[in-house]
This record gives sequence, C-alpha cells and structure tokens, in this order.
Amino acid sequence: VNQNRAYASSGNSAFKRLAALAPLSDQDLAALARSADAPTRFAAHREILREGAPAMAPSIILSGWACRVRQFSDGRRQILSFLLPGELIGMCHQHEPLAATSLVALTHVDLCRAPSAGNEDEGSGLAEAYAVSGALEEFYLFRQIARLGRLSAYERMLDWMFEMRDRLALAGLVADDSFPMPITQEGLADALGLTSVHVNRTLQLMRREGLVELRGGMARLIDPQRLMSLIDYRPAHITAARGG
Amino acid sequence: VNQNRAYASSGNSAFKRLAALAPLSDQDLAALARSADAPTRFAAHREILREGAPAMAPSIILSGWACRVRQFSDGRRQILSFLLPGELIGMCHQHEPLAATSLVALTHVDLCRAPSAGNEDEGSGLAEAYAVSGALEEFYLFRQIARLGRLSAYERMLDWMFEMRDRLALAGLVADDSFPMPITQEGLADALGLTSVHVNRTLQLMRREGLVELRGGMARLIDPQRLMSLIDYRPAHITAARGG
DNA sequence: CGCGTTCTTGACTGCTTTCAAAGATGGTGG
DNA sequence: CCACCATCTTTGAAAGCAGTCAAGAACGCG
Repeated sequence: VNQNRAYASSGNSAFKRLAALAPLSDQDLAALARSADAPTRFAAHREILREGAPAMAPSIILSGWACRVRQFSDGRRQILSFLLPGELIGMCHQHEPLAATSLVALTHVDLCRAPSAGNEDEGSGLAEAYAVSGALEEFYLFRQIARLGRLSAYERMLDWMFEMRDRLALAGLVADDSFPMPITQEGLADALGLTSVHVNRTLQLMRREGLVELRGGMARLIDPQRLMSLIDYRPAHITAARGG
Repeated sequence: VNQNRAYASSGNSAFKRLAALAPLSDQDLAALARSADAPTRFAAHREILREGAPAMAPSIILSGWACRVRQFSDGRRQILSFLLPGELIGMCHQHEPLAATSLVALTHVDLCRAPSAGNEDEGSGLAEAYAVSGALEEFYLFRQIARLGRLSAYERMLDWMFEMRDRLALAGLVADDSFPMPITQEGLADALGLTSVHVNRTLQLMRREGLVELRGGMARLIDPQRLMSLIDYRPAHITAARGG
C-alpha cells in the first residue's frame, strides 16, 4: 500500500476534526502543526498504554484507529471505546497518575502531543475544541452503554455504524455515506458484546436486506434516513458554547 | 420516617466523600457548608434534568440516589450511570449547552451547587477533589460498559454490588459490608441490561447460595474476598496526584 | 504460491426473555 | 387499627436470541 501518501497527509483529518469543533486561530493551527511534526507511531495490534502504567501525556490521534480495552483474566475482552483521527487521549483526567484502561492500536496509528491550550477561560480556540471533544467522548460512552444494555445484536451493529459515520464525518473521512471500517468481525464482536460468529451472521443478514455494503475495509450505509428511524438513532448535538 | 434527622445530616456523607478524594482546607469546607445550606430537593422518581434541556450548574449530590437515563422511543430504558452522595454533576463538560442525557431521582435527593474551586492549577483541595471525582466517574462508565458487554447476569449483579459498596464506602455509608440499596429490581434490570424477572431469579439464586443478603433496602455481601475472585473485580485505584 | 488470519456455515445448547398471574409489601385513609 | 390499593416481588411454562463447537472456504500477505 502507498504508506507514503498516507503519512504525508497524516494529521490532516485530525486537524479538520478539531477545527470543526471550534474555530481555531492561525496560532492554534501552527501549534498543532508543530506538534504533529514529531508523531509517535504504533503498528497495528500494538499496545499504546497498559492499564496501571503511568498515565500518558495528553495526545491527539493523527491517523488510524485505536481503542480502549478491558481484558478479563479468563480471556474475555471488551472494547470500551474507539479513538478515531482527531480524537483526544487523556485530556481531562490528567489528575489520575495511573491509566485506568489499556489502549491498543487497531490499525497503524500516529499520535502526537496535544498542544496545551493556555487558559481555558480565555476562549482560546484549542481549549474550546478540547472541551467539546471531551463532552463528545462522554456522550459516546453513554451511547455505548445504552447500546450494550438495551439493543439487539442487529440494532447494535446499525447504531454503531451510524456513530462511526458521524464521528468520522467530523474528520472529513466520510464520502457518500461510505467510510473506512478497519476492524475485524472479532474486533466488532469485542466492541458490541457479541461473538464473532453472531456478528458475521448479523452482518450477512443486513447485507442481504440491502442495508449496508462492506468491502475491503470500507462500509457504506444504503438508506440512512430509513435506517435511523429503525433504531431510534440520535445524533450528537454537542457544539461549542456560543458567546458567554 | 424521621426525615428531620435525615435532612439535618444531609450533606454529611457528601462532604466525607469529597474530603476522602483530596485534603480539603477549612476554607473549602466552609464553602461547601455554605452551598449545602440552600439545597434543592427532588422527590423520588422526579426528573432532575431532561435530555436536551439547558445544562445544569455544576452540582453535588448531598443525599439520595439519582441516575442518568436513556429512554428509547419504544419504551425500553437504560440506566447509564448512578449518582451517589458526594458525587458531582456537570463539572467537566460545562461547555455543552444542552444536557446529553436525562437525570432522574431514584430516592429523595438533595442537591446543591458545587462551589467553584478557584484555579485548578493552584492545587486547591476542592479543585483536586473535583478532578479525582471526574476521573472516577469516567472509570465507572468504563466498568459499566465492560459489565454490560461481557458479564453474565450473575456476574453483572455481583460486580455492580461491589462497585456500589466501594463508591458508598467513600461517603462512609458502608458498615460491615452492608450498605443502602434503594432501588427496585426493575431499576436494577434497567441498569444491568436485564429484565426484572431475571434479576429476581438471579438474586434468589445468590441468596440461596449465601453470597448476599437483601432486606429492607439494605444489601450485605457475605464473603467479599471469595466473591471478588469469582468475578475478577478490580477496585478503582484512582487517587489525587501526589506532589507535582 | 503457501501459510496464517479472517470469514462463513451448520447443528446444538443454553441463558435470558416473554407472557401471565399469584403473592407480598408498604403506605394511606377511614 | 385495619382495610385497601398500588407497587413490588415471586413463580411457571414456553419461545427466542445469541453462544458454543467444529470445520471448511476465502482472503491477504510475504
């Protein structure tokens, strides 16, 4: 694959996301660019941070997918949340000295330090983007809980795909309801609280019904309008607080 | 019931929790006491905040249990998280103008504004307590996800009871592994992603096995040491960051 | 081209839900 | 103090969604 081009544009979509969350000044963008100049790279499946290890510096996902994972002693695994391009790690809760969960790279991942945002009260663009990003992260956690607690396998998968679409769209990674989905069916199972066998069956059912297309790591939602009504999907309506 | 005494001591356990998270100065305690002088009261089952409504001022639960809820259009309900005495609402993500989830009182609840903590960087006791509380809140969300995603009904209930014990212990509300559990089996079902029927059956099984005692809104774990090994329970090890 | 990972399929099991109804509990008002 | 009512708990039988085990096919990478 043409990794060169991928790395050349690394961070591009990440910046796009942050700029979408709050207006960024040239100064903000310069700080981001400087930070992204020295990315840390992780290969797929590599552990970025282990539960119980000293916490990480606040960071930005420049490219690739990562996830938080809880590994049980008997082998069971649960993906707690996903970390997509432009999303942040360890911004808000830096007061905890130890990482509460492991972080694992699902694909090649480029990471960089999140430039500090100055005083949060001054309405700096970066500070605002960070705050909105934090609010979104919490929102996604709530959604994951509702998904696991009350949705059927079928509903979980649709709901999850919609969320991924919306989150990737912030980074400009969605074109025509088609978006990258670089995760195995076993990975999906670990995220949705199912088995890979059942994920497979459900996926095939959805394909037969013409609801989604899956090819080569890309997903496409066929009739979003109709699907959203099927599953009571509510997009995030979290934006930067206007004025003051 | 002797509500008078209950209200006289309202906030007592809440203060205890915050003081357990970080050392509080007399100034901090005075600010808390002042705030708690003007509590807002909610009757059981009352809605504290509706999804989509303007967000609430940062607040402290002085007494009682509340929860975040996601209500589906077809009647399904999922309790996303619990809010116990001394826990905080809306501290970190005040930048979102609208509430992302509904808040409902499970019992009578007394609420008060969280006194502002001055500059977070100055190591004020309150600011530190708020930060640790935020980290814990996130940790509990992760745990809820793992619980719903990968544990059986039996395991979910034990795991949840352990978490409640530990959280209530911070507020000094646990004596001899016995603690208040003012929630119906249907409420438990909504929190654990089960049906009330199955919660009931599972609870009875656990009682028959002599693992727990449940009487009059109080729960008691019989042999915590043994139980914890059964379910791979990991206590939170989040504390205030030392030094700096 | 060969090997390992991932995907697919089938048969069977089982945990959990559903539906329905009876029993207990607790608070309220007469 | 007791009857009454709503809410909560308990129980049974039957159905269903998802898990388990196992093996073969397809895919992608080196």
